[in-house]
Amino acid sequence: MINFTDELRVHNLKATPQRLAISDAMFTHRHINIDALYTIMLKKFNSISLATIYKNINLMLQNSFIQEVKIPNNKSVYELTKKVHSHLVCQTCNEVSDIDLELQTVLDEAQAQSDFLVSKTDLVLSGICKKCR
Amino acid sequence: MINFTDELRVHNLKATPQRLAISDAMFTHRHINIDALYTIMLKKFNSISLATIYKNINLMLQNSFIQEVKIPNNKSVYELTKKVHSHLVCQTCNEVSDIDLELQTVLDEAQAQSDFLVSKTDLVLSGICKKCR
DNA sequence: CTCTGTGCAAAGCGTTTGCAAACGA
DNA sequence: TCGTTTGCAAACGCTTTGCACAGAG
Repeated sequence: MINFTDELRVHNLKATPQRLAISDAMFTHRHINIDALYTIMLKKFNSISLATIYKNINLMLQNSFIQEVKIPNNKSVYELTKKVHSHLVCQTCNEVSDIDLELQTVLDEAQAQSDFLVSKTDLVLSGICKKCR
Repeated sequence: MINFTDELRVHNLKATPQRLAISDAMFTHRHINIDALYTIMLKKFNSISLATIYKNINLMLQNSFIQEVKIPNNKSVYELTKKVHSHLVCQTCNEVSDIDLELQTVLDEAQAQSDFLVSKTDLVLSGICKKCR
């Protein structure tokens, strides 16, 4: 269990118990959607409001403390901001996991082809995980 | 202006005037979101309902006649199903365009690293397009 | 002490549903 | 003709807002 007080402050977010718990849930679950987060939060704060969850998620997104990952055919999940990486999504168990892939060659090709200045890359690979095969 | 009657039938969709118009709008605009589509449709059918748009979009998605592209920080856009490709999104003008990138190496690396059976790849590159620079 | 965050209730917005009439094949 | 689609209105579910009180710094 990590203490996220300083991490929050670095992103200009006051360290309230609710925010620390959200940070903790994201650290533990890696990728989590709003519903699952709300369920977890209810165990620690029996009268927490969904509005509080949404307000904090939105602030944390604005301050880049967390990131949204849009999943094909499913709800978005959220994760603590870390170094750039891609995602794997199992279409059977819906687990999302990180994967570190070398995309530089692809990005170079994209720049060359398109006259586009690429600043962000979102790669999601869907399929079936080892467990579900 | 293409006649989409047969294309629709191939996907088990009756060729109604509304569906032909949706097909046409997608062909012309390449990538279009619900709002823009509704605006266009209203010009041809002054009493078309948003419910009709949604029902058709959902059917067309189920039957793989069209595909959804989830865009970071923005509404999803829809496109006619065509051969696999990636997407570029301009963060200034919001234009979405197709790009054909060689991803086999990356996919091989993913398979090797993850023990995952990858069946679908969604790559979205965000940045600034030539015009907006 | 001051400003920000929380919880609640209500509002807002995009999407879906049920139904009767219209339409495609 | 028969089954499907359309348009409308209502319902739904997720997200946001406004406000009074509580809490962080």
